[in-house]
Amino acid sequence: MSSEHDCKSRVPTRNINVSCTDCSLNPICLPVAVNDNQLEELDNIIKRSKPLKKGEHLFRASDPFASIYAVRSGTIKTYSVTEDGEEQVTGFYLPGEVLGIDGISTNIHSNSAKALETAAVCEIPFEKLEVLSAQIPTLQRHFFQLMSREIQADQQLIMLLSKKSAEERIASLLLSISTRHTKRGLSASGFRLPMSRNDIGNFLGLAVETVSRVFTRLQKQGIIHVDGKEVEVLDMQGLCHMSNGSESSAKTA
Amino acid sequence: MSSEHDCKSRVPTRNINVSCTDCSLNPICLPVAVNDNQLEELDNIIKRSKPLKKGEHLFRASDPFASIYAVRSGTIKTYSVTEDGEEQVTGFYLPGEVLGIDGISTNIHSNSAKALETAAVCEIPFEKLEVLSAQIPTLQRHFFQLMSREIQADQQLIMLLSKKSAEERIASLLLSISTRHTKRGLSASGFRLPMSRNDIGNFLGLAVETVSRVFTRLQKQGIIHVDGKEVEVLDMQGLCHMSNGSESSAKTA
DNA sequence: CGACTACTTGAAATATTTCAAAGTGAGTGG
DNA sequence: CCACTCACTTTGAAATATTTCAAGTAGTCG
Repeated sequence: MSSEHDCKSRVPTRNINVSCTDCSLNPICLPVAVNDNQLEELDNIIKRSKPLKKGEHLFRASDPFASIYAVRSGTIKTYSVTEDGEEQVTGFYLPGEVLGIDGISTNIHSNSAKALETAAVCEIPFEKLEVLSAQIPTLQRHFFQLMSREIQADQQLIMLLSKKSAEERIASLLLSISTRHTKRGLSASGFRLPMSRNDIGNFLGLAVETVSRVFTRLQKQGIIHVDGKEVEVLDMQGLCHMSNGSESSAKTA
Repeated sequence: MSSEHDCKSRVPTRNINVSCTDCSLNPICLPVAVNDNQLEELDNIIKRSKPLKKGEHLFRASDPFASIYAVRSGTIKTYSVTEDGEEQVTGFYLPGEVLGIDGISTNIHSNSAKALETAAVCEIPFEKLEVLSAQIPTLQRHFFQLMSREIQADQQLIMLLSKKSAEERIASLLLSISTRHTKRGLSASGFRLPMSRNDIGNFLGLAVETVSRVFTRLQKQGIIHVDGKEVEVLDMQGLCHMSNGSESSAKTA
């Protein structure tokens, strides 16, 4: 299963207990906010205990909030459950991304977080981080930034949900994933979707069937090639066009 | 224009330069986070210079980010503009609520903020607030909470946009406004919508016409009484029901 | 008062959903 | 190793909610 995706697993995260110093994700993760001495302090408060198996929860909505988490490998989805019991996927978190910031206000998580595949995370106890933040201005600021970025991501999603068509939504998601891959030094054009069609649909506010149909449509238009979860972007520009409402359909003006 | 709405303007905010101590909003605004001595410090960094006329901007997307703002009176809407020039309303801010947190990550506002009616705001320079936050742990925490609450508000909107029908959306908005009124000690059942149907539709991801139709439908069902921007909730329970997808239509099971 | 913008209402058009069914793939156990 | 099951995905056809287009009404401001 993993042998045929060698090209994707370039990131050397074999060792569970690597310190931030040695972690290949440090240029995009919390460490960017601190200098070498401070990194050690940060390192000291981080717990690296939790490798999750597919389907396991990192935390659940209504759990007390104690830590935030940085994804080291794998993918985590967050979701909440509506009053009437429906699930709403609120985000997908890839390596280097931080989740769990929800719940700071209430001290209780408002989302659940579940591993979509085997995943390793770094746990950062929030109280300790708060103390450290007060001491390290750059860290405080970085933390503010993290939250602010979360807000911006949410607002982009809001825009997407309220203004974009099914095609535009899917295109946007693909681009988002592509971009985030690039940040880790991975291919922008070829990647594996870690989530199911169902999760995609749920996240984007579309029925599963619609997701499926859009994928086939995009493929017929020669913009992407899909094989199950494996995606190859053939026409990046076309995809960009499509993602921000390029009139009706693929007029390469 | 303002004479016939006397019942709504119970909040004594006549004086532009009241300090936080005297502001009737202090139990729901930033001051909740600090003790009396600290309040003075907080007070000192707050600028109360800006009374905005209807239609005026508090800040615009791409403005450098320097301050956050607490609404003192009136209503502010925030919005951003998509790549293709369309406006997306991202929030409505009522008295006691804080806006402008967007832009912390980039140091540039990602939204514009515009007064929907004459509005007074308190400006809180962010750098000074940062310094003060580092000194006053409760303030730092409160600030985290503010951001986190913003995230939660966004996530609720996401849920709404991706799962709810037009009726449910409108019902949710009405309830949200009602709740926020209550926090200020105002009537839960009778209020004036400060925004246009257009803004409502834009915010909720609906066409103006749909908004209009839903209002009339809700009125025919006896759940609300609408007269222009004036809304009276006649059946609060029914409205709640409706807001979280009570099956098809108003089955008071 | 006239011009404008905001709001309402109706009818037709449309994108997406829902329902239904069949295809695919992975994992299990004999 | 094959067969079987279960979950996921794809595809088609009908149903539906919302949008779009169009027109009329009402309230507002100069």
